[in-house]
Amino acid sequence: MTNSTRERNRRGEGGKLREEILVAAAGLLEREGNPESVTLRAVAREVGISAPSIYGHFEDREAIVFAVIDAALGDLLDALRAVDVADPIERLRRIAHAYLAFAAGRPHRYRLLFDRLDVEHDDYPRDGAREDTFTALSDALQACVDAGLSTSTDTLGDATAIWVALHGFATLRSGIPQFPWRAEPIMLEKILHGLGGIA
Amino acid sequence: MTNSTRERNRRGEGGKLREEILVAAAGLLEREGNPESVTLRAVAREVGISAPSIYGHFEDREAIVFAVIDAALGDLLDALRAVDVADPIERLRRIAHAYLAFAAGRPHRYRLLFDRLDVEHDDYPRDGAREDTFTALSDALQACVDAGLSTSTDTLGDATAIWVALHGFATLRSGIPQFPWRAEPIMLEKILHGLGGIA
DNA sequence: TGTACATCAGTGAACGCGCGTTCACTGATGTAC
DNA sequence: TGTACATCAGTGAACGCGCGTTCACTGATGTAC
Repeated sequence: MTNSTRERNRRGEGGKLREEILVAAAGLLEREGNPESVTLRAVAREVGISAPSIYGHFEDREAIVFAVIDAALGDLLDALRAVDVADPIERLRRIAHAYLAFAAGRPHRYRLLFDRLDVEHDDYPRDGAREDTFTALSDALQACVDAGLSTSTDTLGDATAIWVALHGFATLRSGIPQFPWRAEPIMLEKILHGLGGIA
Repeated sequence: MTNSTRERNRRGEGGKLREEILVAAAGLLEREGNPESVTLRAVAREVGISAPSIYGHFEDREAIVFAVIDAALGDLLDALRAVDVADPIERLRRIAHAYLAFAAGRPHRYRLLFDRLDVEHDDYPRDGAREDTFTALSDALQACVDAGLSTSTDTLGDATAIWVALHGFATLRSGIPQFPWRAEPIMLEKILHGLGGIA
C-alpha cells in the first residue's frame, strides 16, 4: 500500500507526519498481529516516505509501538468514560459492553495493552492508565452496591473477577472464533450476575 | 549458554537431539517471551550444535515452535486428566487449580496455546486438543450438576464462563503481577460459585 | 515589491547484523563378509 | 577375528534478505530586510 502521491508537508505541519506514522503502525499491527512486524521500514513503506524520515518524529522503532499502545489505552479509557447512563446496573452493563467492543474491534492492540509479558514494565507508557481501566469497572460496581442493587460484599475483589472474565472472554473469542460462544449479552449476564451480585 | 561439551549421539540415537532441541526452544520461549525469538540459530546455540543440524529433525523453524505448542498442549491435558478425586465439587476445584498452575508455571507457553491470533488455524497442531481442555472443565461441571451439587441450568454456557474467567485470571496475573490480586483460592471460589452455581 | 538566506521536511546511500536455508562435506559408528 | 564399507549424525561456509540506524545531503518554504 505504497502511497507514492504523498506531498511534502508545509513548514510547521511536520506534526501531521507523526499522525500518519501512528495510523500506519496501528494498521500494520492489526493486519500482521504482532508488534515485531511494525518495522521502521514497513511503516515507512505504508506511509510512502523513506525510513529515516521517521527519526524526525520518533526516537526509535520501539517508540512507535509505545505510541500506538499509548493511543489505544487512551481510546479505551475514553470509551469507558463516555458511558453516560443514570441507572447503575445499566451503566455497569454498558461499560462492560464497551470494554468487549473495544477488544473485538482492535484485537491485536487490545492484546498489546494487557497481554504482553515481554515488555519491560518501566518502559511501558502510561502505566497507570491500565489501572484506570479497572477503576472504571470497580467504580461502576460500587455504584450498584451503594444503590442497593448488588449483593457484593467485596467490591474490589468482585470487580477484579468481572475484569478477569471480561478479559478472558475478549481474548478467547478473538483467538478461537470457531468455538461455540454464547452470545455476548448472555455471557455478560452470567458475568455481572454471577460475579457482580447484581440481579 | 553454549554447550561446548556436547557429544555426538550414537547411531540410532539421533532422536535424542530432537528432544534437546525442543527443551532448548521451550526454555528460550519462556525466557524471551515471544515465539519470534525462537530462531534456528538461537536454538542451535543453546543446544550446542550448528544451525543446519536442526534440519535433520525439523522441517523448518516454524515446525519447532509448533512442536513446542504441541508438547505444551499435551502436558496441559495430562495435568487436567490427572486430577483423581471422587467428590465432584472438589474435583472441579482441583481441575481449575491445575489449569491456573499450568499457566502460572509456563506463562509464555500458555499464552501461545490460547492467545495467538496470528497463527494460521489450518497449520495449528493438535487443534482439537484445545477443545479437549474445555471439555475437561465442562465434564467436571456436569458431574456436579448430576450430583445435585450445582444449580447450573446451562452447563456448557456456564463452563464457558468459568473457562473464560480462568483464562483471564491466568493471563492477567502473569502479565500485571503488580496488580493487587486476591489470592487464588478466593478467586476460584468467586468463579466456581458465581459462574458454576456450586455451593 | 524583490531577493538573500535560514529553516524545515524529508531523501538516498551505506553500514553491519542476525536471520533461514542450501550445499558439499566429514568423520565416527556399526555391519557384512 | 579382521577389515572394507555403507550409514548416520552432524559441520562449515556461503547465499541473499530485511532490518535499525547513521550520515551527509537537497530543495521547497517562509522570512528579514
